[in-house]
Amino acid sequence: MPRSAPARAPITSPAAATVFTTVLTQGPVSRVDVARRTGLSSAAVTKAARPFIEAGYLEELASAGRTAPGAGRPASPLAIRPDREYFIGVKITGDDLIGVVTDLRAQIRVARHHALTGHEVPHVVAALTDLVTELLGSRAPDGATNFRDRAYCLGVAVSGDVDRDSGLVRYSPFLGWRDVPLAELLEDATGLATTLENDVKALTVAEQWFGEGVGASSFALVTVGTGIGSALVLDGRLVGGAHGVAGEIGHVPVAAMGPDSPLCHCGGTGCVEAIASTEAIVASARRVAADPALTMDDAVSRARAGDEPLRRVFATAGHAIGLGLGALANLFGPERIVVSGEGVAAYDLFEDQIRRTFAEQAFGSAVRCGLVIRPLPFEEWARGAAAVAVQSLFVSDRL
Amino acid sequence: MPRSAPARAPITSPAAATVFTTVLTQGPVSRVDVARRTGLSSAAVTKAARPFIEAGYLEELASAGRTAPGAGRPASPLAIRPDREYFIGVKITGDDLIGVVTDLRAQIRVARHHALTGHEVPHVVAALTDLVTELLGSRAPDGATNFRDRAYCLGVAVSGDVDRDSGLVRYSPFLGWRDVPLAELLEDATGLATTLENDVKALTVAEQWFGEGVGASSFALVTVGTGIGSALVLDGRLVGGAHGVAGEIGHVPVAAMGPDSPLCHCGGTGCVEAIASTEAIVASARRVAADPALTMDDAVSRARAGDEPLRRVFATAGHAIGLGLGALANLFGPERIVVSGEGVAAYDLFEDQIRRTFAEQAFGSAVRCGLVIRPLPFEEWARGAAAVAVQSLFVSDRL
DNA sequence: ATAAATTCTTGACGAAGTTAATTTATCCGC
DNA sequence: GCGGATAAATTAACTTCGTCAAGAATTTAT
Repeated sequence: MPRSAPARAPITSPAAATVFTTVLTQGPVSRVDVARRTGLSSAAVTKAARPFIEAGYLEELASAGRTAPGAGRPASPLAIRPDREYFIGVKITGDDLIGVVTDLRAQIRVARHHALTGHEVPHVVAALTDLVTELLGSRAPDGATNFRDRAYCLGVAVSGDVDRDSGLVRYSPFLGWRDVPLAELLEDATGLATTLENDVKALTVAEQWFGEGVGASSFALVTVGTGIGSALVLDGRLVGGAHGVAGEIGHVPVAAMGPDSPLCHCGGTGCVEAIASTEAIVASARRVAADPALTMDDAVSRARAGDEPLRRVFATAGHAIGLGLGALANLFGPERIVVSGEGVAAYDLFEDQIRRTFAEQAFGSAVRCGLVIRPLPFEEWARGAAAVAVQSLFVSDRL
Repeated sequence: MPRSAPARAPITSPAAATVFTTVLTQGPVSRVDVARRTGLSSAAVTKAARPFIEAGYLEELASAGRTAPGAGRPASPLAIRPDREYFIGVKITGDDLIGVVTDLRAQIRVARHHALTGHEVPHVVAALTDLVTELLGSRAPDGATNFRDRAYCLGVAVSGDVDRDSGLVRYSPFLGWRDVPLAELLEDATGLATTLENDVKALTVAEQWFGEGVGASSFALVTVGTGIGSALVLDGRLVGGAHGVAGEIGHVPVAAMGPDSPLCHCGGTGCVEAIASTEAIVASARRVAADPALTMDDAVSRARAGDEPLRRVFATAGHAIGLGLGALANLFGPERIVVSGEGVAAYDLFEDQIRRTFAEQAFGSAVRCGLVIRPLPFEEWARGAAAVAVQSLFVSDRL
């Protein structure tokens, strides 16, 4: 008789999923508390929690921190055992693969970069499989258990038009792909259950479950860099768009009324991206500095040094972003917006203007929308992919 | 023993609600078809449908129109009996009350206008109660049964910040109200179960169930007139906004980058409403015509007659609206957008430009978003209120 | 100690929907 | 006009999920 595979997370009913996600995302919580937060009866929580404890996914904490000063039986909070299962997340860009191993809480344990030397599908699949093998064979700095025995799920993030349900890359401009069944190919190559998602949406999932989005019924994540994108979560659900398009804040027209509106790749005019993308900023900076070889780094340091025309370039970009956020907040009314981006270096030049413009444009109580602005480390994209893999435990059926 | 009240719609389980709404919104459907569309088993449909038939809400049609040409037992489609229950809808504006009686399908049977002579809460409640009494006592042109015996629900639509769940008017600029528990007051005064909703959201509900929104998982409704507003339905749910603000397309900044951006009441700059509201159009028209007494009607007729500067005023407004729609479509990717408005008279001057701008600005497959542009009859607002009342059959518990 | 409070557990119960077999009603070929 | 094919509708047994209510466990307060 062959050795049986280790038990997987026993998600057998809606209640089981609810209880597990609550403990996963809201830290240690007593059963009664889970019941209160979810609306389930406490009996249901007890029943749903047991299999998770038996399978090693949850544990009972000896309620050390005594939160309840009154009488009564003390609570024994449920806590996740993050090392019970590991997840692989890979972000594919045009130039490289970034891979991570995370635990159940999507905390990164190991990270690896590989250069991507070609864009043909079989080549990418092979390179990604190599990366996965390397990640599975690696050991965490803390010398944790071998990942291989406890990793079953792979999450992959790609920019462009991606259909999570079918595991299809519909269109990826960076890779030059159309309708590639990537999830299936990777599943065959790696043996791992594979979930594919758009990169910004993946990042948003990570935020929703393990970041600023925890506890917010609705929020938006905006990424600023080469492109400007966003994704929205409403009522705990990622907004998909009827035709696959959603969250294209980069193509919200904020400057399309004047006679000298900038043109955008997308064919539109006055898009946020035509003003505030890295490329657009560099172009503007070169123009005002009358230096066609100026780089982003040059522009940043000269602006920091007080170069007024260059400072205005960044302020204009910040203004455009703030207007985009205003449009988002007025239309959608999220509880919170997280603005994150590669161009970490230049945040000090943006942030003020973004906040000021947003405050001016937010209508009525939309100003109460929390605005978090912060850098975006590179592995974060891969972490997003891993978070999607974690989430796939709950809704895994490919269509 | 007192005569028992007539049985109400027997909505006792999720399946019952699903079946009933399916038949209500998708016209006559056979049980198998309902099962296919909803994912329920056909046994469940049979069970859920029976009580509705017994209570007179649904009936079985003798499958006259033979849709299935093959063999087999012919389907006996389920159809709604629209006259089984009537609903009252009232829209409150600053100047008048518009009230309607509708059937279950939210078809208007009778409509009445009353002038509103004051804005004090008791006065409005009394006037509205009078209107309701008059509506209930009226008879439809076709001499239908007395409404009074079969009307139990009242829907009320008000512009401004309205909390449907608590039945509270948080803030109404036109009435000068703050935190008025209108639903409760009207329930006491009329004896009808009362649901309160923001006017644009109410209109959207009507559209979602009985108009263009049927069958679309997501869509938006935009109203153009004195103000410019919108509401979104995503996954069948009306987007509320974490802080009560959502759908404020009128305050999406589409012209806030240039030096001569128009100012808006809201404190922002370059809002759609600052360019395309009735007021803004009249102001622009007066400027270009150098005639401070010009009216909207004058402007429309002169533009129609070929006055180029005035035509450009309307085109500019249409452009601004198109940009707002572009922002909406790029952020949410709805399946359809309905643009509707009071300024019916001027549609021919807008429509082209709206469509052209939208087509330019919609990103990728967002262009596939259907755009319906059409006038908005006055009673439509009250019909929206009635539609909310119909919907309250399903989710009626006040918080 | 005894009582009160609070968490957690247990087993019976009930609601809701599914599966699978059955009945009903029509069309089709002969 | 009759038997068979075919599909819709119904029925009854069963499964699943979660609630309810009672009680066990474990603490503080009197």
